[in-house]
Amino acid sequence: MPRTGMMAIRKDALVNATISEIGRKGSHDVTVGQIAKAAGVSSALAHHYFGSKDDLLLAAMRAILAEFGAEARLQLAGALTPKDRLAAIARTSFGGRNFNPEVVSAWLTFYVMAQRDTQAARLLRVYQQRLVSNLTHALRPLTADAPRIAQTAAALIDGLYIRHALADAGPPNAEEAVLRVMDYLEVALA
Amino acid sequence: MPRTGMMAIRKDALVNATISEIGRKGSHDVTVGQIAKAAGVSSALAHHYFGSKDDLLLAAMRAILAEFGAEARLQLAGALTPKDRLAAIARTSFGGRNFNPEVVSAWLTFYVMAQRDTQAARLLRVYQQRLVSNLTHALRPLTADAPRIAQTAAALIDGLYIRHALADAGPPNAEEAVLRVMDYLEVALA
Amino acid sequence: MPRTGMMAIRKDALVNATISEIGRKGSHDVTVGQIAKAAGVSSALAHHYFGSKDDLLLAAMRAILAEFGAEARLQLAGALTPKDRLAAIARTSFGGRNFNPEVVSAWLTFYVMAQRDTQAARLLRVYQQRLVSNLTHALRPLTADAPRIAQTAAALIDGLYIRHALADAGPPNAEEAVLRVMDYLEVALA
Amino acid sequence: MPRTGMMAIRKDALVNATISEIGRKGSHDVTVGQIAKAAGVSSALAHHYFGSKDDLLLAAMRAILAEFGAEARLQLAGALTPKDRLAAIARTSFGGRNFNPEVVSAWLTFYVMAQRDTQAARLLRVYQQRLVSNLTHALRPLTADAPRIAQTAAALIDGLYIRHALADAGPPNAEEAVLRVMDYLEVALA
DNA sequence: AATGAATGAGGATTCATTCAT
DNA sequence: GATGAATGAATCCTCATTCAT
Repeated sequence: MPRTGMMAIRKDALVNATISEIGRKGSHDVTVGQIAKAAGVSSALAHHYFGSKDDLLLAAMRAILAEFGAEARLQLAGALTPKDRLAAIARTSFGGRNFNPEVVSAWLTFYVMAQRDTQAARLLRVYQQRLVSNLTHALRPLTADAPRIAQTAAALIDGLYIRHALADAGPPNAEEAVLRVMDYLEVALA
Repeated sequence: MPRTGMMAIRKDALVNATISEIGRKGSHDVTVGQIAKAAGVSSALAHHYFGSKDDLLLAAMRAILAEFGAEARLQLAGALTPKDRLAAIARTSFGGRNFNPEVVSAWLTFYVMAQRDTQAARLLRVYQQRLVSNLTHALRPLTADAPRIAQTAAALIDGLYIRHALADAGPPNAEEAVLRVMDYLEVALA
Repeated sequence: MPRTGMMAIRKDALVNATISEIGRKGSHDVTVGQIAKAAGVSSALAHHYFGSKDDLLLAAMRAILAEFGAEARLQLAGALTPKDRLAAIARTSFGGRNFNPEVVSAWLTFYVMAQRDTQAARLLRVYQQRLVSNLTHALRPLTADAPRIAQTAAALIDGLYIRHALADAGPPNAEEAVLRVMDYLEVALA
Repeated sequence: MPRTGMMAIRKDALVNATISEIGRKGSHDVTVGQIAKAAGVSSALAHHYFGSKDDLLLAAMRAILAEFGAEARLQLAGALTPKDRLAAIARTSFGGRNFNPEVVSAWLTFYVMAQRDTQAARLLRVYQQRLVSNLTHALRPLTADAPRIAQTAAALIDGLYIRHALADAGPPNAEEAVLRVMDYLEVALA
């Protein structure tokens, strides 16, 4: 057991525990203690590594955003035509871990957090802009109106995300969400 | 000062104070004490009238939803053509007190609350369905595809709501949001 | 409805409500509000009539003691022989409303109350002495050792009272308790 | 000062503080804060170790019962004849810390607690049965009527306990109480 | 690297009590 | 005679955070 490298392991464990605990409890009222226990460490260690609860929360947010970005790049890399690129973007939003109930919970929580925490707000805005920028980029070859359509599509994605997240029955339906987005793009490009 | 009938007055004051305090603090970590002070009463009275903090929060949510519903009815009443009706619906979402930063904060908070509170979830779903239903109704004379377009439009509205709420600079731009929705409906109906 | 005399009626209702609520909740943590509601009046009225919660509790204690004393006198009046008198005393302790679970609860509560409230302690001591005195009086014709036997019998009665009150199954068995006391007196007098 | 192992020390201190504070205040309305302060720790620590006030109270009860049981075993161990054994049992009830005013207060409090708390009731019943069982065992060699005499003696012990606890003047008189019990046993066995 | 120990600060909630009407 | 209105004070409990080891 190497003494070094524990930091990365622990930090990862804590960040993941944060996300899953927020998912489990469904909101902000997760305690550092719960997170630490879920990560198999003491709450003191969480502070040791992250400094404060808010920092831990922020780290979790960054992790989700990073994962989302990586997934986006991955999907985009395999897409050749503009339309494929658009589909790839839509699929990223509603696919992978990003559409898991626990991550959805985390997103909502972060939206609220952004109301009072500048860093959280900034992080969220980065995400929003990146989504728009990705869409604009993909739309450019297809229309002169790329920016506006991109913004609308981005809002549509966020709205579908929230709506599906709150649906009463069972897990959110990713395929349908993607379909809706593609439908919109189709008519917007017509 | 009538001896009796204070209840209604106090309840109203407390509900309003709840909304504005959530807006001020930007989230759920508002204390009953803060709310009570803002309403000019003791925190004991808040409990006397509402039983618990959660019930007070729920009451605030109901008040917002009721106000939103009333506004929708009002706007709809003055709309004659289908298109006017659609515009009325869009305007309601981004108009009146509903797009005030404090109410936006409250909305976000309620979304989070709905993750763990069944009643809050139910309330939110009622809102979602009503929006879709209003849109469907208005769309019916214009298209055979009313339900699907209505659902997409509803999601778009929610997404724009959140996006604008998070915009970094100044108060959210209601007119532009309405425009975006109408734009979508135009192309969808084309 | 006569306007006068309400005081007596309300006071009675409140005292009875106090006893039954203590019985229902099983202890001291009865609130004035609960008692008042059970009595069909406002808690403000309870204070109006009794001044404070402690005074109301004391009044309830006095009522129980008075009822107990009256019952004792009644039973004693019909007893002719010394032995009958002893049996009457025993029967009083475990009979009538005095052995009802709610009254038992009240007794225990009063014992605790007596630990800190001088008046309650005095009241309880009056009861204890009266019981001993009644027993002594009845025993005098039968033995030269009346005081000592009376004291032991009194303690035995109290002990049986508590033990039966805590018995796990069903309502306390009055007859058996009386039998035990009479058994003791028999052997003590032999 | 060992870093670890504080738990046992603190728990002990808190349990003892609970008993003595109940004794000092004479009843249940002891606050966790008072207890904690008496134990030299913060009230938060009390909750940390015991979870809730009720659990702390229960732990105190268990401690008293355990101490009582240990004392009984000790006394019994040195008693050779049946009569010695009976005397040992009586002495245990009124001896050691068990007859200290503070412990008496605690006992009374527990009786009240048992009215609403199942665990407390169970604990108290265990004590009652153990006392009867000890007495029965000691009486068996002396009489065919052991069970009944044991039950009466047990009730007598409880009654004397309460009566002496309430005596107005000074500390309870243990010797006299023991004498009374032995007197009863003598005549009952005659 | 990691944690048990400990707490200060704060929050929801309860309740006896007061008072104007 | 009676009560709705209102609150101050207290209590239990939670939690992020610190620190010695």
